[in-house]
Amino acid sequence: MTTPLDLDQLQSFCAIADCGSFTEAARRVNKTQSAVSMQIKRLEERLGQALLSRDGRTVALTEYGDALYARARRMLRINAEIMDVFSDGDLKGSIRFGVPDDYAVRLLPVILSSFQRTHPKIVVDVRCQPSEELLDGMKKGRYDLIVFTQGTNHEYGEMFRTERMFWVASHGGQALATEPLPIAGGLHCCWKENAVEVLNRIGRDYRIAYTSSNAMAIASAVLTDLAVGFLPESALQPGMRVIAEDKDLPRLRDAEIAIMRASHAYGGIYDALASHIVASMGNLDGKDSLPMAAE
Amino acid sequence: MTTPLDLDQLQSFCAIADCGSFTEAARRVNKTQSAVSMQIKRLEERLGQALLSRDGRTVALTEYGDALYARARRMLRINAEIMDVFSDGDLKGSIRFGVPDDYAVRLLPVILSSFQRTHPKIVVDVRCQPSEELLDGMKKGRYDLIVFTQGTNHEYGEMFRTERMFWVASHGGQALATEPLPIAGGLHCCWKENAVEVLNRIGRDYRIAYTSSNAMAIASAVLTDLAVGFLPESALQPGMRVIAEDKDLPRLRDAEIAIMRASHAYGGIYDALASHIVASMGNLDGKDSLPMAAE
DNA sequence: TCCCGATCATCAAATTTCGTGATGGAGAAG
DNA sequence: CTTCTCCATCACGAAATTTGATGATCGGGA
Repeated sequence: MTTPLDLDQLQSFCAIADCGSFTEAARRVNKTQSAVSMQIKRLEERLGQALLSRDGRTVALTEYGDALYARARRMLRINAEIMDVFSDGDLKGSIRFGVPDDYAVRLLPVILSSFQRTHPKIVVDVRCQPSEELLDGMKKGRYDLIVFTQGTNHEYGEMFRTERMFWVASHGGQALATEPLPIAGGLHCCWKENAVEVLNRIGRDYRIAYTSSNAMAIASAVLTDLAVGFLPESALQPGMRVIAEDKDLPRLRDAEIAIMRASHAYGGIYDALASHIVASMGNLDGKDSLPMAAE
Repeated sequence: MTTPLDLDQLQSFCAIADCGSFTEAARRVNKTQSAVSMQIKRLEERLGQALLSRDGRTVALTEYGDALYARARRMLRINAEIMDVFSDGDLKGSIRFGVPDDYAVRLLPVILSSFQRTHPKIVVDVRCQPSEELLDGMKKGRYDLIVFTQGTNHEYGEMFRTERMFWVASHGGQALATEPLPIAGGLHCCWKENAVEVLNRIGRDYRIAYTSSNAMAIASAVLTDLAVGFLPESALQPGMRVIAEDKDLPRLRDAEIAIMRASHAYGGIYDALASHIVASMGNLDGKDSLPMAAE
């Protein structure tokens, strides 16, 4: 036989990878910094490879660390799933949960209702805001757990889904042919940056015709032919026309959806919600995105 | 936080589920029987549910045990995968590996060559035989690890793939229209049973026209219109015509492909090969595979 | 029916493992 | 240059686990 790895070590390892710090990770897993340090030491000894490169201030994953991370995450997800199955609805408490409003409309109702069914005693207090504001609110301690779009903001979070971004216009509308191109998007929307960058690259003139932090407002701006918008796949609505990529406008970068938690929001009800969300809408789950054996 | 489960306990748990015995499981995981017993006790305490029902002689999974087994197996698979990635070809030894010859033809070469690439120091000694004989050879200690088709033989193994079974005939042949229906199959082929049963059910007369333990021979019997055969999806060959189900012949039961190991063949190189096979050709990976409580 | 063999649970002792708090060194910021 | 933060390390003590022995239970064979 060979004794299996220690999930506790892997949890610490993932925590470090997520937040880039031993000290912070230690807080998250309720241990002292030295305990975490030794766990990693043992893990590295066990696997015979350096997993984390400590260059002075910053802690980063090595190639091997990368390969491990993806798999460790999968294991921890399953672990959370098990704990979830066995906590027969006896979990209770409340969670202050934030989500960008474009997701709220479509995906959220089904996800939360099925969660409510399995965890009737957990009250989920939902607030919808743009990602930027969610992150801000998180910093101020107003959320326990948020789903947000990892954009330019270099915030760490556990990524669990990528989403195609599309340029959309109304059916039969003129907006696309207008010069300069009228575009619509959230003011702080982290996708705007990519959209603008893409437009600059192809030298297309544009103007921001409409801005709102409310996704519904953007959608209606598009539907009424006020402007061309850029939306994630799951926010597309009937009546919208997706603009073929490379035809008029180049393809946008995929959006990366991640979960972020307050430092106290680990384990118990928080894991239950997080794993439920990941299981329901995660899409990069299956195999690991990347690396096989390193070099 | 909440400390994750102990993979070591889960390993013992799965071992028990696989072989239906604490004592035997203890041997497999290199522990004493009492250690295993206490591990399960702790695991059950931790999850707050009975996982194994001990009715006198027999040990069986409870409903909760069932739910756990599938997930624990997934975790252990990932664990093996990790160990595999990190054992940089420093694993060495030889494995006596058996596989039914119908699989050997198509899938085996690619699987084994990629295995050879990542584990150059492991010598895989392949022998091809029908499942029945593989099981027999396993009992006699002639194999370390086999892939076989779980049929009527109530042998426990870790199932990792199901395969559609098809009735096949040659293109433009007469065999299908012949009365009684001439069929071809391995003598001890565990699928034959199902095929015959299906024919009896619809009252179709048949005769066994051709029998051989060599899959190639069966295939050529079909191709030369000597008989109608029944083959797994991955043994289909160009020139064969799949008979639409429910038209002339009812659908066959899916074949269940499983891995079985000798009692010493756990850990190290054996895990490496087993996890490679499962990763390469497993198809019921994602969600749970079935637990195989052996009575 | 009675005994034997095998199986699983339990116990206390021994051992191993693990976490803690303190300490030290190294790098970054002021 | 000093100070702060961060990670590694150490020795000690606590906790968890394994062990070997023992007991209880169940089936099979005589």
